Amino acid sequence: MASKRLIPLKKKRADHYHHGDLRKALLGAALRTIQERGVDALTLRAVSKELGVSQTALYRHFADKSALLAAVAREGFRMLRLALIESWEQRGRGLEGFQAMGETYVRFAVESSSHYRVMFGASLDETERDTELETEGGGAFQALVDALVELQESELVRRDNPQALARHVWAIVHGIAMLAIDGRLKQQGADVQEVVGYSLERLRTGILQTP
Amino acid sequence: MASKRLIPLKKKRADHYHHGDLRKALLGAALRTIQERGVDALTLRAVSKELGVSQTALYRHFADKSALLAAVAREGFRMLRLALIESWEQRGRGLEGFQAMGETYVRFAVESSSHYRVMFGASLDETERDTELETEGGGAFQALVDALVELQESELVRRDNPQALARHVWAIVHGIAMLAIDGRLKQQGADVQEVVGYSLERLRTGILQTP
DNA sequence: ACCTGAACACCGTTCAAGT
DNA sequence: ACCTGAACACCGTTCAAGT
Repeated sequence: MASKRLIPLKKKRADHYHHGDLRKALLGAALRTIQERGVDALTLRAVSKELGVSQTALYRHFADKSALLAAVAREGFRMLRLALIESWEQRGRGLEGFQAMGETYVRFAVESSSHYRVMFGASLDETERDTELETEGGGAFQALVDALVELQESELVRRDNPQALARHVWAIVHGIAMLAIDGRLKQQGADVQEVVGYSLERLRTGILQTP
Repeated sequence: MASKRLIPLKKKRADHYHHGDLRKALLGAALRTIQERGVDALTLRAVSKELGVSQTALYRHFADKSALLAAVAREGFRMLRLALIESWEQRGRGLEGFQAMGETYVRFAVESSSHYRVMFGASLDETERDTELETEGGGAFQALVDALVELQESELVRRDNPQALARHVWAIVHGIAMLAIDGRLKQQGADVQEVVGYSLERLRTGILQTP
């Protein structure tokens, strides 16, 4: 994961007490805890202790716990967006690339279920959801819109409002992801990727009886 | 607003100390708190105080906070199921009744967003989700399956596995509900019920370009 | 500017004890 | 059987103080 600082520092002064980038370390530790033990297991005290820093050092970089969670969610949307775009391009775009995006979306949600839950959880402030998340969340959504526009140009998909189409598609993959995470698919003895396959087929041709 | 402190000491029967049905009262108070101020505002201490009962009385009726939340979620699925069935029957079944179910589903989620979040949240134990919720959650799902089977018998919907069809439909309405609750529809200037209308149309006929 | 230690105002939960 | 009071082991957050 190549990551560069937004603002180039003048120098790499050793004026940080313990960390070159405590913010990033906090984010990483929070993400790992959530992944491994769930959101409820995330306490600021534990994260701080893990990094060998006092409980209150965190407040230099995040307004509060909710802000840390918002950053975690934001990072999740970034990862999701990148994964979606990669699938789309790697599987040669078109309807097949589109299918791959759907599979990737659900796989991401299932493999990072706790993280995914934070991305859509209630843990975030109203304002945070409107500002921080709008950008990254909107980015992942835009990947879908872009793909759909391309499919429309290839005359593969009906020329409805791309945003409306994207909402429809997003709803399907998100819904399947939630069913899978909640364990309802396993409970019904259904395989996740088979469910994705079926739903994407119905997405294409609808559910009405064809005479 | 609750400024009455002490409850008149002895009155009523010696049957129950304070409540005819403390369990029900706890559930109701929890539900109301969640609706009005969100899940995070729900504390066992506040609920107990509101009912004029000690903090620990609750443990006679629920194993822990998570069990209380599971009961709240369960109640939510019950309400949802009843609302869905009512819409279906009141709008004369068929494709129109089906449309009404979709609208009702999303309306329920939007109007009871905090409650809805609990129903799909991570706050619940694995075991609780498998047992308590399987019944009621499965019931709401079954309402969808039943409607689809009827539509199949009327030769309106293709004769695929009804469970698979129901998962597909459920995914769509749930996805729209989440988008709406997260404020992403408003952010895009979209009206919720219009989005539902469009998605149900696409659900019927698919998204492929028809030549 | 960045971090700490101690303190505050909460939590959920346990448990011996009361009726 | 049902409920209480006190206590325990935690939380997130604030703030004066240190470097």
